[in-house]
Amino acid sequence: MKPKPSPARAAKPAAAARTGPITLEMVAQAAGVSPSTVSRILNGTAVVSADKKQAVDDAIARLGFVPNPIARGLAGGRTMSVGVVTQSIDSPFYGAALRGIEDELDTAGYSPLFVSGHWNAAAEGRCLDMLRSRRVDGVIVLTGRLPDAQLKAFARQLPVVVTGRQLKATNLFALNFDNLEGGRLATRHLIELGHQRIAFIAGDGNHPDANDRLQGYKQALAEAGIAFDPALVVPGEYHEVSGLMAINRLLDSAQQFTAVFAANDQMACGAALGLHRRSLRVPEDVSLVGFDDLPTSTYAIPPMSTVHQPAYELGRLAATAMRQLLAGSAPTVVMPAPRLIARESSRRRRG
Amino acid sequence: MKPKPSPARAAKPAAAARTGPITLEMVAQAAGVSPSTVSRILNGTAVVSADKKQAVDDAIARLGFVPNPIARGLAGGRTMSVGVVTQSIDSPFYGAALRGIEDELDTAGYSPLFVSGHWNAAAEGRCLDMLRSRRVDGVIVLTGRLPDAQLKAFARQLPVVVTGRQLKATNLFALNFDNLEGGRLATRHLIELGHQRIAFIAGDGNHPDANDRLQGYKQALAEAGIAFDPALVVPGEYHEVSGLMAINRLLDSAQQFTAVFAANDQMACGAALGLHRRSLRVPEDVSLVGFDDLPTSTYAIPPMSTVHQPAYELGRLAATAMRQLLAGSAPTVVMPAPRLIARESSRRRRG
DNA sequence: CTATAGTTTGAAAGCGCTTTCAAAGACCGC
DNA sequence: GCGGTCTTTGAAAGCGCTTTCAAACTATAG
Repeated sequence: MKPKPSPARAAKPAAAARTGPITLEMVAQAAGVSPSTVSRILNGTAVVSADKKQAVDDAIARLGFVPNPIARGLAGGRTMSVGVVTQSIDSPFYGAALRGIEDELDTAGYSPLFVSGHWNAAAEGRCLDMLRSRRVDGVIVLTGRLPDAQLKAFARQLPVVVTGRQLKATNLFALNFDNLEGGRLATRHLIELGHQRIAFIAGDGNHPDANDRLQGYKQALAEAGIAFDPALVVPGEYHEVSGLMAINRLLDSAQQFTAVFAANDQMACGAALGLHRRSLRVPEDVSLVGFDDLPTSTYAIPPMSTVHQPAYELGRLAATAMRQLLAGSAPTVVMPAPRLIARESSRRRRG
Repeated sequence: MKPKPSPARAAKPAAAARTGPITLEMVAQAAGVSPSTVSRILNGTAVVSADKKQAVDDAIARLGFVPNPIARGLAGGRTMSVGVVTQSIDSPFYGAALRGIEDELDTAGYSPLFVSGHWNAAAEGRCLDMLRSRRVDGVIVLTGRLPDAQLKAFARQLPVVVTGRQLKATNLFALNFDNLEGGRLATRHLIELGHQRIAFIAGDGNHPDANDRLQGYKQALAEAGIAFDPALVVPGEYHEVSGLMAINRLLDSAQQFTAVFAANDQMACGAALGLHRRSLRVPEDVSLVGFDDLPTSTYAIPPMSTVHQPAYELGRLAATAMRQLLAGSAPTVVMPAPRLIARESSRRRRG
């Protein structure tokens, strides 16, 4: 029944003798077909008669064959892996995004390759090179500081999904969170609670989103007819310690304020500690609102009011967009709108 | 001067005509040597005359050649990547470890391949399979629930470094933190502050380290001649919410206690919130000690006393051990001893 | 019943690199 | 100046897969 193996094939030392992983060739031999046929079945690249397909499927199951992605990558140019440039592998915010990416990619059979750019354009550039040398099929860049132009140039070689930017180019998809609206939401929330003197702890000026949040703050103030006072804005760097220092600065400057809006939760957390150290109670004496809604913010003391940023969702959406790009279609995903989560660190201004 | 390219090589379509990445062959041609020679220089596999080496180095620099790890992996069996099975890519504790791994591996030219096992033996097993299929050179497993036997079996195929276990096998290195000592340290600290009724919020019973911490707690109690009271031990699951629930249970049980030791910082954080909700102040009414020393614990309110566990260092050491394993030598790294960090959540017992 | 188009399948050529093997030189002593 | 030992170098065979090309059939039409 089965055509006997070609002489060439039979002449080789029996594949069965080899130890180590099962190869496609071994499957072919076991099923009595050529490697080409097995490959075709694996990839659905061509029609194969039902009986051969059956034989091959059986052989695959029996031998427990798993195609070697390395070889696949070399031969076919696709590695079924997508590079993810995150900024710091241990960032509490991006961590959730990574999980989202991982989950979504996984369902599609892709594996993520995580590398850290450390908020450093040069390092991010090296990451990109590295990823390309590893022949990833696409790259997801989580914010970062790479010039837009470089990203666009890169997109000419590989599909790119980038977050935290406003960008349009072929083969590139940008997924942006509305930071301005988020900033507005947070500020408006405080205004609605009766606060007028609202301090703002700004984020790292190098991040575009930090600026948007500041704009949102200003805009909400303007809408409420409250004059913007630059003295109430202090710089921060998105870390806890900078929040602590910012609050000290504010307190030392003898500015009056009844509420503080920090451009992210980490700084809000530092600010809370700073307030605590000066015996100012949150929210009795000062209301505090953060930004990001880190998992830990729910368990802060008091639980922190903040702008929810769907990090996990962001990751999923980025990965979905990448899948669509890889499939040759235009991504259709849209970012959810910001939402204010009022917890216990903000309350109505006293008397 | 240059030996003219062999006929066979010259017969091929000029490599220069191809677009896309530079290949080793193109370098060879540019330098007027054979690919073998370039490979030898790249890997230092054999002595090569100074002038050829010079020519090749020049060509590499001029062309900006970067070896393709995929092809390398296929041909040489080494991919210069090591798999890292973490449990949850966004864990605040393991995140630091991942950074340590990344940093250390990077200096050696290796890339990490992170995958998440989700504290699930079956999923971890699949991760291992996936990593093997991607031909990683070794695997680092961060704790997890894989049976020891399975890990040992795996080590027969690939070098393995595992944390959070006591394990000996060839080609496998276990890096364990002294959780028992840590638990003792935390408990002793509270005892020294005059506390006698010390509650313990236990960690997930499935993690071996959770048990060790409990043992440490018991041991410290015994050393101080304080009777162990099972009613003061409540189960937790290493998450904030379980800390919160544990403290509620404790409070509802009407047990007397003046201090709480939580088996990790996340639960301590939840416990702090629970205490706060019941209007118990930390540390005035109840002293609280955590375990892990997460970055955020410094900024908790009040800053949390805890047992420092060097996560970043752990990662570095694991990666160093892997490098040594890969180099064929026996790992020499040793884990730093636990250290108690007394901050403001613990203080001398009143009265 | 032969010429033609359409299918299914296998052989073989890569993908970019490593590594074995053997040829070609270089160097030595007699 | 010749045989013999070392060293440097290149040719070629893979690694495990994809993909092109052409052969071998099958079906259809003339």
